[in-house]
Amino acid sequence: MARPREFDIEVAVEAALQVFWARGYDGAGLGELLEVMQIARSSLYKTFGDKRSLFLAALAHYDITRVSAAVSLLRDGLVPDGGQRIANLLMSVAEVIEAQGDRRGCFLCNTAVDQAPHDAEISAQVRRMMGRMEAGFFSALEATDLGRTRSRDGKGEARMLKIARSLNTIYNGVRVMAKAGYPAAEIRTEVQAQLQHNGLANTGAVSS
Amino acid sequence: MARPREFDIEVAVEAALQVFWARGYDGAGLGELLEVMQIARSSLYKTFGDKRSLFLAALAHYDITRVSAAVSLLRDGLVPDGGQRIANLLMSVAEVIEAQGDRRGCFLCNTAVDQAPHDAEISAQVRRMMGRMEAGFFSALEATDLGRTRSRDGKGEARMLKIARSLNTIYNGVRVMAKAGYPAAEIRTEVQAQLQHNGLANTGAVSS
DNA sequence: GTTATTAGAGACCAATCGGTCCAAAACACA
DNA sequence: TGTGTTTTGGACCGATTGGTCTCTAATAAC
Repeated sequence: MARPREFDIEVAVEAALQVFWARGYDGAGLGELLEVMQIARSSLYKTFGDKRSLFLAALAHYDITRVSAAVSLLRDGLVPDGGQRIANLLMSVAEVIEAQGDRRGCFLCNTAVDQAPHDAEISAQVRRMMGRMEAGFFSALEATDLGRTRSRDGKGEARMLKIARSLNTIYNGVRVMAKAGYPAAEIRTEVQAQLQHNGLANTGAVSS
Repeated sequence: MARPREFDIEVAVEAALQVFWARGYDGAGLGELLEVMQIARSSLYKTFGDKRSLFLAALAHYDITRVSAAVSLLRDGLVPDGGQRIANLLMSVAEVIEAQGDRRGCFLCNTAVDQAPHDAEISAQVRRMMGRMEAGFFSALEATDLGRTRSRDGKGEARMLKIARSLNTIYNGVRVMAKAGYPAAEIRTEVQAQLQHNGLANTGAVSS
């Protein structure tokens, strides 16, 4: 029994995410946010509360869209080899730069670096999302020789957890390289080296 | 034949670095900067030009103090084993958190993530500094079995360069973990795993 | 159609932003 | 003791910051 909202919250949050992604929390001004979201100031505050809450919403949105997509990629049974799935994900970092010249990097990684230390709630959310990434890597590892061996003898889960975490560390490191401005070709080479070093090497990436 | 400057530029830049380090470029306001630097507004603008130039100065200062220190650590002949030097550096990430609860991370890595993509000059400086880190890792690798073998047969330089870069990637990844809020103990374990996986394992860290 | 309830447009707010300007102060040199 | 030069403190600037408020418009339930 009231006036209905004229905009789609999810669309608005996605738009806000784009701004936060490109400019960071402090760099994103209310003006630009409102313009991109196509929303009035009062609607934003009525719907989300304040800028920080909007950011939290954008981060959650990133989780259920982008992080989920990455995890799905790592679990994608259509690519039979888990190592290949991991290679695809890591190589996508270089591909995004080559194809779109996009150096915004990973919003999760960006947020970890510039907001997590100052905000407990953001920090908690970031860690949850990092955990989801690690779990994704773990899933992919299950579809490798290592994983198949483990499922036979039931041992080595701890070892695989460690490797999954290590892959996430490497993933974050590569994303930092991307933002630091390394050429895409060097990033590609570096990813190749890391994959090889982890016994996940393959001739090249197969984009999904 | 004029009035001498009342403050030490280096001391002031170091103070500014602390603020940028803790808050990032956008988060650091002129007010706080001036307060910590103990300088008048006009002195700042006369000496440095503007906020961005001050940031550049702080970044350069970080280079010649902190990055140089890290590189020195990696070249430190008093620690005979290069692997141990690398272990010490990586473990210091966890140690800083444990000892001081300091999660500001690495200013170079922070800057790469939140400023490099928006500013060509900062990006160039960041890449130069990343290169210095890689060179440091390379030096340490020379004091390992791998390096000694290479110096005998003169081959494998390309391979060592790759490993040096990979170590820097891992270093950056670990720094992201630190900012993401992983407990120091887990960071320590992760570093241990990465070292082991790279044949640089040792029982523990020896702080320098 | 009335009423209760909520959304939207936009005026408005104090505070802060980065940056400029100027007069007073402090020195070096003569 | 001037005199020329530069630093300094601080007033001042317009623009922008995140956030509030009010008034109107739209709707669902009755």
